[in-house]
Amino acid sequence: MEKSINNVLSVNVSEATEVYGEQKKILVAVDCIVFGFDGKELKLLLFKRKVEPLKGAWSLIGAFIKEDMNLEESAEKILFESTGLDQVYLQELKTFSNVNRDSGGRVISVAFYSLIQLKKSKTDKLPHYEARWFSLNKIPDLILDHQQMVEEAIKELRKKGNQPIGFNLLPEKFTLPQIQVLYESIYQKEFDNRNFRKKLLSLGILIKTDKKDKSSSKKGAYLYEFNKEKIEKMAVEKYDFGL
Amino acid sequence: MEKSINNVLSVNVSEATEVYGEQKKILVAVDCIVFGFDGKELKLLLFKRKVEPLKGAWSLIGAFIKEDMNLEESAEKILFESTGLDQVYLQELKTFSNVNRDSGGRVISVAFYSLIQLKKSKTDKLPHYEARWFSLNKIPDLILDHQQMVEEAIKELRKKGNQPIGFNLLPEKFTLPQIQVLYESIYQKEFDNRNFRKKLLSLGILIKTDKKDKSSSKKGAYLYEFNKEKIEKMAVEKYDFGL
DNA sequence: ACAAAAGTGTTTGATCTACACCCATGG
DNA sequence: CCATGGGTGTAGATCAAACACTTTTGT
Repeated sequence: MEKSINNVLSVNVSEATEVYGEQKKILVAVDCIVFGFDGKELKLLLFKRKVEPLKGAWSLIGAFIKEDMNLEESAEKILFESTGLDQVYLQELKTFSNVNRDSGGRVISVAFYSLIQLKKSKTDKLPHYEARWFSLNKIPDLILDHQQMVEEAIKELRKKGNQPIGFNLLPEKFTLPQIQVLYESIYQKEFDNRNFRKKLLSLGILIKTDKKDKSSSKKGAYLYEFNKEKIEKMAVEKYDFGL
Repeated sequence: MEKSINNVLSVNVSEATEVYGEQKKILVAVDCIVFGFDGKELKLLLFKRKVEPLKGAWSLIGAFIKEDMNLEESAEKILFESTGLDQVYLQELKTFSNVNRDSGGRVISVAFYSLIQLKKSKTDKLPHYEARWFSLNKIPDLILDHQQMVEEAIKELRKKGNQPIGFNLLPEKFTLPQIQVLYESIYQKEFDNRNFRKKLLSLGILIKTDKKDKSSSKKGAYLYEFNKEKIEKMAVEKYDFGL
């Protein structure tokens, strides 16, 4: 191995176009793990493959990246094209690069996860493309390493508890019971409602409105909004929201 | 944009080789942010470019990935070849993909960071390759987006405080003052030594030996080891080490 | 009037922070 | 014997967890 040191260094260190020319290029894709919350449950958006091989199998949505776009732009584009949504929250998860991960050839895929509000989304288009929302505990078998991508995304989502995720998964106005259900859905466990409210309100990022949502109880629950300015400011000051 | 939906879906959904064939391939590289701890300070390993363009500028070590290796393997290889080290801790950071990030052509780079013990490393080789260790607050200008990679790596390192990082940066046996200096070096602030020790010891992952290290005081400080089995077990059980 | 969901406080233990002195040793 | 770095404990504040009843209102 010793002998290859110079070899590697010359490759690394020189960036003249002719040197790059000697290198092997590779297909690069993005795959999107799209989570949606419908007010009751966290769901995952999957698409049915329409072509061989693996036709009919469930899969994440993805695409190869083009020469004139970076990864984030590519992910935004494909999300927009597949769901009609733009301005969605998108985060890089990790890169999947095993040599034989894709039976169709050598493809490196960068996984992104995304959080959207299920109601707000005009997801009318979706059925047309054989897409469906799945409960997290009823995810079907997925192609390639997509299962692993989903698992890692869920793990990441749970780790991110200390950021106001709800922001992306909830509508403008929402009730405290709703946000609690969301967190219970993410962590797959129940929280004590008194402690949950106390902690949430103590963060000082919620604004109580005087309206009530009576869609799920006779008494009705107060609607809250996120205090966006405050969240921005806290993010800049590197606050940790411990939820 | 509406019109391209079918286009994208067909690209995504079909993975037959002939379809992949239509896609543009791209150069993919790995760049390694190598941190080392010498017992006093956290340092960053940088390499001097030997060729044009940007000859003489400081840079992270990196290489294009080959067809027969995944990213992790590529990163391990280049680290081994440039530092002589194997079995080092390596973590994917994120992917840098801006279209014009590299003046030599379209290159997507996946950044990895790595933690090593500076003493243990036979870094004798390094000077030969015009490599140098830099204090974190004396990092020179770097090529391309390498500066940004380093910044993100440091941020990540700080976030990872809740994992026993020291494991990778410290020698087999180390003293409590040493590990405190390490953390102070990572977070660039001082900790109260009573509180620091209390917390560290309360994790139950350290084994006190009856030996002392007198290299930095007359009294000498007890040497400790990590309890590797316990750390393994805790990692499996998804423990959080809050440091 | 009752079922169903919303809302509310207190106590207990755990953890975090701030803080100052004695110890062991080599020179 | 003294300078240097290593080692130790406690009190007050803050935070997390456990726990049960009252309120509202549509039917």
